[in-house]
Formats: sequence, C-alpha cells, structure tokens
Amino acid sequence: MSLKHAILVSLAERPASGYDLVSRFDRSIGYFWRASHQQMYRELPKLEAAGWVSAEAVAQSGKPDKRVYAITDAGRGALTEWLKAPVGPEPVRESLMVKVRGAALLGAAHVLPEIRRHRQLHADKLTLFQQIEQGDFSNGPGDDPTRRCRYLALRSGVLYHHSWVTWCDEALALLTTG
Amino acid sequence: MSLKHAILVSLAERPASGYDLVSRFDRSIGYFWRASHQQMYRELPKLEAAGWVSAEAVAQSGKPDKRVYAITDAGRGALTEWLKAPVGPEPVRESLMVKVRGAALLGAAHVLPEIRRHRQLHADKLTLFQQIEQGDFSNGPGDDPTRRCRYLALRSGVLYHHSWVTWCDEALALLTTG
DNA sequence: ACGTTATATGCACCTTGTTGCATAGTCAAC
DNA sequence: GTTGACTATGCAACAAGGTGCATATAACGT
Repeated sequence: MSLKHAILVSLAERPASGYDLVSRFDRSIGYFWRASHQQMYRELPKLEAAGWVSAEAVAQSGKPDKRVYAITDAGRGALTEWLKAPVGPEPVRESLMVKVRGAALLGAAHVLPEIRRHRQLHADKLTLFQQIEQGDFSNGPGDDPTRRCRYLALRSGVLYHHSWVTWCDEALALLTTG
Repeated sequence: MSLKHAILVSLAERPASGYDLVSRFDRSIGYFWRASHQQMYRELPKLEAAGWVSAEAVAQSGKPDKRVYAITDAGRGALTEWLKAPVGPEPVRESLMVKVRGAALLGAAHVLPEIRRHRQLHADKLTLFQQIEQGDFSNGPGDDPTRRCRYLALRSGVLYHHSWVTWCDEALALLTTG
C-alpha cells in the first residue's frame, strides 16, 4: 500500500542507496513503517520504472559499488498527491486480543505469560521514546515545522506504548485476582 | 499469520458457516482482526484439510444450503498451543505518521485535513466502545472469567482510540499555531 | 415483471510481506 | 590465513491480503 510512499518520504529528505534506506527503516522511519532489505530492493526498481526516483551508480573505494536513488519532480508530485489523499486508519490486527478472547474459553492462565512479555516489550519502547523526548525536546518542540513534526511522531510512539502498558497492567490485575 | 487462529477462536465459541463467521468478523472479533469473505472461504478448506475443523452440509428451507464448521479436538489442541506460544507485537505500520514526516518537507497544511479525518474516525469508535462499557459493564467486569476477557478486549479498544484522539488534538494544536 | 436485500459460496489475479538462500568486496582481529 | 563484521545487492518460493467478478435461492416491495 504505502511502502512506496514511505520510501519517497525518506528519499525526499536526502538521496540514498538501498542499503542506506534499510538502515533508516531500522531506525527513525522504522518506528512507523517496517521493511526488510528484500522488500526494499524489490520496490526500488518499480519506483524507478514509474519515474518517481532516479538512480545513479556510484563507485566507492574500500566498499562495493552502490546505486544511489534520488526523488524526481514526478515523485515529489506523487508524494504530495498521496499526502492529501484520504487513507483509512490501518486495519486493526491484534493477535494478543485474539488470544485474550481464546483465553476466555481455554483458561486465562495460558495467556498470562504472553501479556507479561508484551508489557515488557512495550515498556522498553516507551522508556526509549521518553528518553529521546527528554533529551531532544526538554523545552518543548519549539517553532521549527520540521522539528514539530519529529516531535509529533515521537509523541505518537509515547502515547501508543503507554496505552499498551496501561492495558497490560489492567489485564494482569484482573486475571490474577479471584 | 493468525487468521487461522482467529477463526478457531470464533468456532470454539460455537459452530458456524463461512457466512456466519464473516458476520462475526464484522462485529465482535472484527475489532481485533479483519477478514473479508474471500479470505474466509479460502481459509476454511485449509483448516479442514489440517483436521482442525470438521464440516457438515446443512440443507435449509427458504435459504441456500450451507456448510457448518465446528472445531475438532485437534483444532482445540492447536489453539491452546498457539495461545501459549510467544508472538511479537504486530509490526507498526502507520501511514498517518509517514504522512506527518512527509509534511515536514512539503508543508504541514497538506496533512491537516487527514489528521482531522482520523480524529473523527477514532472519536466515533471511542464513543461506541465507551457506550458499550457503560451499558454492559457499569458495575465493573465482575467475577466471571469470560466476562472479564470481554471487558479487557473492550478496554483495549477504549485505550487505543483514546490515545489516538489525544495525539490528533496535540498535532492539530501544534500545527495550527504560529 | 423487476429490482433490492439477505443468505450463501466461491475463483482469478495481483500486491505485499516473509523466509531462506546466494554473492562479493573490505577491514580488523585473532 | 581464517574468521567474523560491515557494506552492498539481489533471487526464488511461499504466505497473506486485497480487488474484482461470478453464481444461486428466496423473500419483499413496487
């Protein structure tokens, strides 16, 4: 659906090779959209064929050659179109909730370890995001639009994982009392 | 990944035809896992081949015949296995956040309508869930394990959509002030 | 007669995502 | 000199999901 657009956003920030993009998707952008290197290398030629990005072979000393991609004007146009187009919220798919529903039939004890695991995972992410927030934005987001957008993205991560931790605590409290 | 298990959970509650399952996935279970009827009818024969469900043709008067599926002991075993198996949190894929990141480059104005739309959609869902909560659980979840699990599922919906509404409000406030 | 809605089931094609495998150069450590 | 880590790119097969199309019965209204 929108891996293409996620790549365009990343390339709009600055040109990159497939390898660079994978690194970015493991960090910043990856908090909102995941992609493996196999997906990336499959998608880039398609974007090139569509005329949304241009590619240039770059020889490197000490490292293998690479292909550096840059967004084109057509790509920037397509990206703006997409930004304005209505996109529904991502369809919900929560296997943990399916498990909770199953636990109603087969016994809550089966899913308690899973809930504890998920609490841990979300709590770790929450701590990470809160540290970034306190480190980079201790005086608020400021006036710069780009910085404000970065701040908002971070806030969504904080709110998301916080609500999960809250839910896990409620669930553990309710499922471990008589 | 786990549409199979979502179907098993639903069939463990009670037997159903493909058509019944689609209806359930449009309501209760569908709050956590979406599936179209095409997916359903493709998946059911696989579950039957795996021996996890059994099928029985049922003739009806006034309606077309149907095939009613029921979970088998093997299916119940597989379901219990899955309940206990660790499953990572669903990978995050938020196109709205990709848009926000794009907005940093192409202008925040482009995504404001999208954020308003999303706020509306999440607020509607939130209201729905809160009404169910106040209607069915005004005195809390009580002691029944099944009821407690239903309550927890509902709570996750409330927390999820609430955190989204909160984020949209923060975003609109930050992106519409000088 | 004719269209609509509800019940009921499916195929074909295409896109997206995952898993496993494969290759190849450079550099530092052991 | 071999092993491992990092850079860099890909293919093949499969699983999962989405879109569009197709079919059939029966009730109900107009």
